[in-house]
Amino acid sequence: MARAREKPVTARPPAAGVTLWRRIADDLERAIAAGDIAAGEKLPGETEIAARFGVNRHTVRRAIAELAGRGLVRAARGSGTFVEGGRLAYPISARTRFSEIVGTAGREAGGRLVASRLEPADGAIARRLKIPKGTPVVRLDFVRSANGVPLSAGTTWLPAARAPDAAKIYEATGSITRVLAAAGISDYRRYSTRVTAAVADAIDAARLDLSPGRPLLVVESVDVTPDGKPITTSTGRFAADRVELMVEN
Amino acid sequence: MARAREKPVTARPPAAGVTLWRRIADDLERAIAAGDIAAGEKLPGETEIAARFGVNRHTVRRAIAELAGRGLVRAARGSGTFVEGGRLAYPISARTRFSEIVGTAGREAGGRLVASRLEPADGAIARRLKIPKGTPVVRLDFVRSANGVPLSAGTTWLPAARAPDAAKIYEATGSITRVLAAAGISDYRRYSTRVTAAVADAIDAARLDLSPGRPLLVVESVDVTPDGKPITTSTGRFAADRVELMVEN
DNA sequence: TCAAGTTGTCTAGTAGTATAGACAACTTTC
DNA sequence: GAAAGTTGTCTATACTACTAGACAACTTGA
Repeated sequence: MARAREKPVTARPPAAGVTLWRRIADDLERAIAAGDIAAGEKLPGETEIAARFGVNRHTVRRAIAELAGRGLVRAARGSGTFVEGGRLAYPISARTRFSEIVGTAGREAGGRLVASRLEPADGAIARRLKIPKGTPVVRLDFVRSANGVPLSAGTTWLPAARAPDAAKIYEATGSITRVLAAAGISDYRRYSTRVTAAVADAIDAARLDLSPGRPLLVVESVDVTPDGKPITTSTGRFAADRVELMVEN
Repeated sequence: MARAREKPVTARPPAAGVTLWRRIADDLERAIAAGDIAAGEKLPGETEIAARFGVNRHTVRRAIAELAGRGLVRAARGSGTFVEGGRLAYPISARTRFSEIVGTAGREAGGRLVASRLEPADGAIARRLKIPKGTPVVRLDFVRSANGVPLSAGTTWLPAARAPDAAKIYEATGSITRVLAAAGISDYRRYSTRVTAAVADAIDAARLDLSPGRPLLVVESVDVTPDGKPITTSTGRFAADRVELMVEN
């Protein structure tokens, strides 16, 4: 909405396969994520939003229904539509542990293993882990959440030879640190982090309980043991509406 | 495509305001951005893609037309559809200079000042620069490009008292380093960087020559002088299709 | 208590999306 | 050179999105 104030988003460019209601829902969600409308505050009325976007009120209703369906807002007949529940600040440092970050923010860390398998490392994973292409790696696909709200969907690969029981341990504990400890690796640190952004496709949308097309932070990282040898590489896809990355120099 | 292989994206969840063709276009773009299909390589044929997604070939054609319209692919009748172009690796370190990064990648750095003005620092900017709210700051809105392709649209704020001629010098040189040198500040470094993601709205789409809805990396940063005092703060919006951020620990 | 404002529901018509089939124009392979 | 494969174009139909209008049910403020 802050941007809408400086230039009306009603100046709609040609449709790019995204319905009007979806665009309005995204804009409202964006305003909420930006803190323009805080939790507990009321959205403008349907007729006002319709006027701002230059669309029919029904279209706005469709957008709000979407947000309500996602638990971002709650509509009350006669009163208005109210915003429910902020972004977690996620520091990227040499020693970043999900459960610590979430715990520090006063939320309860959770997650689940979606899938796991032993597979040969393809070119990209092999390069990241500095192993020959085709080397067996354990692949863990998981979703991480805070207070039950999914924050990221990710995949971690680690050399099977170094952590053959990775999947079983991760399924039981949900912790890479535990997986590595069981493999005799008590210390590791972040070596590199590569950040890009994407929009959620159908799979991520389902895993992260997002609408397709919502922005994601895509974080590819490599962790090394004290001798500098890569021990894991991961790709995490964070819901940008729920998480922001912090880099401290 | 790698994802399509492991679980069919044809398992479509309920439509969430995003057309099929858009979803397919996004999936193809994602595969391209992930390097699954490198520049110069050929996409699978329309009939194959249609079979994979369980949609009509025309729907695939619509998706490919979208990607072609954005210059990501080029279709050749009889031959197939080919991938064009790469992302610039953009390191985030204490001493990051746009022109150096672009030059190192063998591209020619460019850019233009879109707007500039003297304004009172609002709450957020004041906090970032550790100055009283309302203190006059110079605001510079600019677009940066490599080889003429826009990479980021951004805004930099700096205390007017320290660099009163900032706008004039930036307009002439396109360099913050030059602006600060003229103000007698020969050394500064990155203090903090905060990364999130968004989708391009109409304004950024126009400035970055993107389709609205494309993913952006949003980078908020603060630079300090050797005495630790904030000297500039910036917000940059990078086209995620063209730039990836690198964090070295 | 009443008026104004707000969300909720119903009916109806038009434009865009998705599907389907067919054929044309071109490239690649044998 | 012929067959197979690939993109390009045309016509047609069914479904969804978007618009419009109207009224119901509820809340809020004077």
